[in-house]
Amino acid sequence: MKKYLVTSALPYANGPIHLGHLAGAYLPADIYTRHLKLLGEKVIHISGSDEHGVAIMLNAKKEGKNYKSYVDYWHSEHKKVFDKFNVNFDFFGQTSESYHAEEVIKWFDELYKKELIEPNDNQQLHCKACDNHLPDRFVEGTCYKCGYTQARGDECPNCGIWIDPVKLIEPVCKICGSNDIEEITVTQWYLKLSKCHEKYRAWFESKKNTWRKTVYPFVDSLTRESLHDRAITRDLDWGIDVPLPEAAGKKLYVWFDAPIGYVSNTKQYLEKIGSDEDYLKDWWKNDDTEIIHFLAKDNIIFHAVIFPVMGMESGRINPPTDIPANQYLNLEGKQFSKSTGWYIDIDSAFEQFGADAIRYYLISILPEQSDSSFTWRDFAAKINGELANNIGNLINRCLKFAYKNWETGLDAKYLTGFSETEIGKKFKTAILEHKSIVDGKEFKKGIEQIMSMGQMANTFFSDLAPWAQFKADPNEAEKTIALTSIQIMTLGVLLSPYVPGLSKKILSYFDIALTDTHRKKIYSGELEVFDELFANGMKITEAPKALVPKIDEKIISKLEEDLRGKAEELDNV
RNA sequence: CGCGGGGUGGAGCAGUCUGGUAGCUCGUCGGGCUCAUAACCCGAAGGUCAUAGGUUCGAAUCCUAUCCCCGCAACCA
Repeated sequence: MKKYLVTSALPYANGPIHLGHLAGAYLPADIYTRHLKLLGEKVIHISGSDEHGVAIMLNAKKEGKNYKSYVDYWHSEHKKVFDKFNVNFDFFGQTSESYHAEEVIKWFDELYKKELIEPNDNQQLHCKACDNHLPDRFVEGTCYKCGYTQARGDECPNCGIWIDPVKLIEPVCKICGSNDIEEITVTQWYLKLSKCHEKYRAWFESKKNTWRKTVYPFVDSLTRESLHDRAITRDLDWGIDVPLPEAAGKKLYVWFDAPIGYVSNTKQYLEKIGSDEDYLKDWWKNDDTEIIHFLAKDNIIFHAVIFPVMGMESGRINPPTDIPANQYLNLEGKQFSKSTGWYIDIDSAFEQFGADAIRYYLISILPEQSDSSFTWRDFAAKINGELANNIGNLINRCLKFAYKNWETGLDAKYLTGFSETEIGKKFKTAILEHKSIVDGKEFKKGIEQIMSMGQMANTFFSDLAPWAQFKADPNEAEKTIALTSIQIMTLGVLLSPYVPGLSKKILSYFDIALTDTHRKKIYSGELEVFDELFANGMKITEAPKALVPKIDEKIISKLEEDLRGKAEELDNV
């Protein structure tokens, strides 16, 4: 039986997550998982906090916290945000837990045995003042090629060359600002990716026609010629110990351990639910499992190159089936940036508008092909013009009418045979299209498809004009209302992966409890199910109120002002 | 000559792989309706598809060159 392992990028436990993160990875992963679950597929959605690395150490020190309590704090903060926005994980773990280290060591041992991990000496910069090693962006200096004074340790922003940090002229420590920097020789262990090039390419090239065009060509250009070995150890005191006696005191590089978190968290999940399945044999190493990594473009290299190689070569897991990476979501055209005040407080946005409105808007502008922009004005336009006017108002106009005139319920004879009607057939076609769109992981297009079904329902309703029918022949009106109600219930089910809260609210208007089987049938277009569902008629449980509140123009203007004001304030400092 | 992505009616986007009358949502304009959240339905206007060449019976789509925007992405997580 086919299975799906859905992962979303492990959020780094070093600060708040913003709307860009939600749109980049978590929302698409959540929608896809819900989609598959609705269809009755066997799927688990795994993520967790990524809790090692230098950046975490620096910030924990700055705040005077020990590392573990620092990452625990951010872990729980992230969890709260995901809960608020109805992003569901089957398991959301932590890489600082011991179960994770156990798994990572197994990978290291396998790779070491195959001679794919070897020591090597190299020259590095070291800051005497703060006693930190200074890789890439932790050091700045004058470019030895063009003379630009703010070249970073990895790349010169002016002339674009790759910088060897040891050659930088007048290097300055970015951590403490000191220029008391020495060059030292250190031994690090390297993952010998260069040995895996051929095997890697054989696998990678099989993805040519299925991976997104923002992913394949990029990875292709980076890996066509060769793969570079990478150091996977660091001289730090926070991380997983390198399991070699001669590497005492060294830790594994955060990027080596982090993605393995998907695997260790799966193991932990299966244990938690008391499953007798094996996390490797039944899931990660199962040829019937589709492995799908959701993430944003900054994570492509690791998930598309290094992690697959680690999995294949260690023999512990299969390489991924797909990596539907998104581009970036910007804010009014510029990148989110906490330090310049260019961001939206995710909690207050939630308080003000709720999860569904924000989910809906983010989905409608998902950066699936190119960077996209969150703007408050567009947010209001989309919520008001689409979600409120199309879906919200449809439900309101129909169900209110139903509640008012047929308080004791609608007769079963009008509620059956939907699948045979013209509108029923149109709905079925649209549902099948929707399914194949979402199977293809095109979520923006998916929600557009549902909106167009909302329009179909509105047209159906307007064309038959039940308010006029009611005066001439109430039975005709009852039939129209019954058929429209069925369309509304269908929309309620179809919306559930996207806006679960709204979906639930819509379905609560019907005095019919849907089982998973019912949902599955509706979601996959088997609309005959309504004949059985409504065999005893159906009643609207309460008079609907404005389901999707409109967003006031004044509130939007205020939010825009606040954003600009906050940014200017910080700009002047 | 670093790499990748993008440049399509007023705005935001799809279509480009597999050439064949240029599509969607919003906005605008005109009409209809009054059940509904000043909503909904119908119709219309509006684009030489960044630019210049080329291939072809035919190019938004393929090829070549140029310009503009975004990002940095193989030791920033």
